[in-house]
Amino acid sequence: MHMTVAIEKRPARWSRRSEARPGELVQAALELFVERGYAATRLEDVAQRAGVSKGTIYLYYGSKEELMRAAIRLAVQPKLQFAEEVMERSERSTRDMLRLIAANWMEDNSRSSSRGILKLLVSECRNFPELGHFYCEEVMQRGRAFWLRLLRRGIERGELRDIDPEAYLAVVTAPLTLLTIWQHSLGLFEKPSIDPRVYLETYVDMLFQGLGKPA
Amino acid sequence: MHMTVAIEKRPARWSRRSEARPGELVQAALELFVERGYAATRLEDVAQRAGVSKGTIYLYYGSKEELMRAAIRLAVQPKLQFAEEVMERSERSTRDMLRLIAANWMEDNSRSSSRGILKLLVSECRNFPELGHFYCEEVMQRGRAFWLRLLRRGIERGELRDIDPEAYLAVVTAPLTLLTIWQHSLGLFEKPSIDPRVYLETYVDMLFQGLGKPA
Amino acid sequence: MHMTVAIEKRPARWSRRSEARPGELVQAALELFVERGYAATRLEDVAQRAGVSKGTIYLYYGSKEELMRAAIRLAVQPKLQFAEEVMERSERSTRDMLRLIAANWMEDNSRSSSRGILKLLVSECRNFPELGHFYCEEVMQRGRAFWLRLLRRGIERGELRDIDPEAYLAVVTAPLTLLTIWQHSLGLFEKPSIDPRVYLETYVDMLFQGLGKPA
Amino acid sequence: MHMTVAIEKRPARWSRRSEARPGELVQAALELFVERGYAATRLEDVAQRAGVSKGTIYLYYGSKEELMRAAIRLAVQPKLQFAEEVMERSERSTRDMLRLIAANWMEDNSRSSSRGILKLLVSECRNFPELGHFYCEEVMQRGRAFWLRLLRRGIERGELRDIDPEAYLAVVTAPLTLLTIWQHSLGLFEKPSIDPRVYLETYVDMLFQGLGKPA
DNA sequence: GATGAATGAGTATTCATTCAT
DNA sequence: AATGAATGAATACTCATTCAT
Repeated sequence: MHMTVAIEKRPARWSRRSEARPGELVQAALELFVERGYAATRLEDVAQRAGVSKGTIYLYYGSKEELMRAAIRLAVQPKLQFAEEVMERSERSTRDMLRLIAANWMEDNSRSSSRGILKLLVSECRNFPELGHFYCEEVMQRGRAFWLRLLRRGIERGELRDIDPEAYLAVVTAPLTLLTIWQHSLGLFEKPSIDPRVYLETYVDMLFQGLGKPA
Repeated sequence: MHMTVAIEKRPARWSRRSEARPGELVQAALELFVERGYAATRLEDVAQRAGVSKGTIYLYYGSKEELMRAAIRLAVQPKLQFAEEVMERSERSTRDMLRLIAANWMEDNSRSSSRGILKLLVSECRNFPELGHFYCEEVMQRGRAFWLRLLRRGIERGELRDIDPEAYLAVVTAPLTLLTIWQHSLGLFEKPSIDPRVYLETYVDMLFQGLGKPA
Repeated sequence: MHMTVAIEKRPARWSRRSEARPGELVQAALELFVERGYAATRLEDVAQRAGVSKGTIYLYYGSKEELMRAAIRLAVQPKLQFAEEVMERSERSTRDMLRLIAANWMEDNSRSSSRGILKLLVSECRNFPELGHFYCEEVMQRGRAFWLRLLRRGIERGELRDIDPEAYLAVVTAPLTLLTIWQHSLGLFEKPSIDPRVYLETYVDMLFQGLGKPA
Repeated sequence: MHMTVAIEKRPARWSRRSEARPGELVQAALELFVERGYAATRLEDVAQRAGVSKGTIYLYYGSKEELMRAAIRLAVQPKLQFAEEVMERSERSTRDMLRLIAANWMEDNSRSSSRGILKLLVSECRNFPELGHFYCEEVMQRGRAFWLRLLRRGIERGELRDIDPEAYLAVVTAPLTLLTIWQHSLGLFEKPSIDPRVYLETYVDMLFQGLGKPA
């Protein structure tokens, strides 16, 4: 009951005033928040990068905090959509679907819109606990659901071992999650920088075959 | 009359303990920097948590930045030591060594000394590039060397498949790395919070056997 | 009801007058720097005297130091102009020209623009050596040139003894220089305070006739 | 009546606690106050130059301000003594006495004890008005008395023109006063720096003969 | 007496926010 | 709507002063 309603329209809590217009503002804000963190980002720099004046920000967002929330909301949305699409192509093998996910992950991560929200959330969630809750409940929950379905389906189809999907979930997704964070932080300083293509191939490979020599 | 009272006990505004101070300061600083990030941490709070006054910080560290550097250097040291110790017990199987590492990882991550430096570095490395370089070159390099030896040894001993250690390195270590970051950030908001014990067991398991059903 | 009242007149916390600001700021700064010295002058007081808030200063000057430099540069300019003008009226006798200079000196010294820079420079030149060099090279050099011309011209015209102009320069100008400094410092405490008019007349008189009884 | 008493013992107002002992402290303080001014001088630097610790200063002086007062008092004393001595040798010509004074002035000015008090007073008198009053009333008054006697004596002896001593006083002494200030301030930056020997000879010369050509 | 670690009030500077234009 | 000058609360840092040793 509630769920149906909830999906139809969720208005409050993340107020939706002027969602679409200042896309450039939100975009600029996201980039800078990801790069520097919330406190170290000056609204003046956001304004400059968006090509407007400082005051203009306040025509659309009531405060710096609200701007960050809007930026995060915007960046999070694409992530919420891909999973379902993949699931439709259910005729594919689990391994192929994993490859698909990995490829999308990579592409998505380098697309500007969602660049580094995860790094931002990691950095700021303790200063803005509602953001932490929002992300865990709204975004990760859906991710969890998707991955659980994927794992269960793989087991059912006899493509995966008979593992406990709940327990494996976190470990299985960890390399993808870390890559997302890493590419916007320490990954920028690694000398032989990680090649995401190789990383993701290796990931799928390892996931399926493990490291152990089959007895 | 008044005098007598006044003389009896004054609460001793401070005491002299020059040797212990730097450690306490750095400890308090590390905790707050990890929790709030560099910019959002006020030196006054650091001082308060360390039980001293604002000015005292400057007796030991020239600036907020220097304090953070010191905190990071200090927190990083223990990390640099464990790996070698494990390597000594070379009679063990690769799987046992992995378990050992995982167990230590967990313990170490909750020990105060190194709490969340990695989260801190992820958050701040773009604002303090030299910290990024420092960590990648000093700390991660050693970690890489250790893991490469471990993988190669496993292959030589016939315990691991004939994989490319260089390529697998990042993926293999990713779940451990992520856990470290996660426990100090979004992990605090996950509703069924991750049980590190289960996580690490699953990790070792997955690493060795993979998910795929052996043909 | 309340609203009506509220709308009627709000005292307009500030108004926009970007062109006038720097001048007012520099003026206020100069007055206070001369009065109290650089270190003892609080920017808040400067702001208050200029009728703006603390932050406004930083819209025009990057730092307290830069503000002082600007103040000094501004105050120094008028000084650099008068000398040449006097020199034009070259038909006058040396004694008349001296009177003219003395009169201008007095007037100039009480005009707001140049109030007490010399006292400020005396006080601060050792803390800001470049200011010392700047003043000696830019301002005093021109002053020297002017006085040398004046003395040489006087000798040529047979109005002055055959003195060594280079040697006399410093001594001849000393009473004027001192007066400038004095009026902004100890002169304020002298009980029978110096009457600049009398002082300058006496100066010209002494300069020409000396104290000695002509043999 | 009052005067007699006043000369015998003047105890309060310039408290005399521990006048003699920490001569090095006062000496160091004087040097630094003259060089940097009151506000810009850190007690730590004073302590260091005197070879003691910061806390030691407070064993002898209750505050930074009191230290400066003590330093000024100390530096002023020698000045108060010379004049009378000169006056004793009353058989000399006015010109010779002037030369004596000038020579002493120069020497005194480079002696450490009195180095630059005048510059210090010029710089700080408006922040410490009692210092301004003290100097004007105690020190300058005596100086004035001495110079007045000298001028009157010269006139009486027929060595000087029949000038108004009161009016000439300030102008006559100005070059000496300025030299004292100058040598501790802008004089340090003048490119062909003033040679005090030449300056003082020229001074005496100018004083007696003036610049004007005798008709 | 002497020390220097510790204190905390004070100040320069930054930056989110407001508002006259 | 948009601007950017102006504001002032917030914070890093300094330094006179205190006091346990």
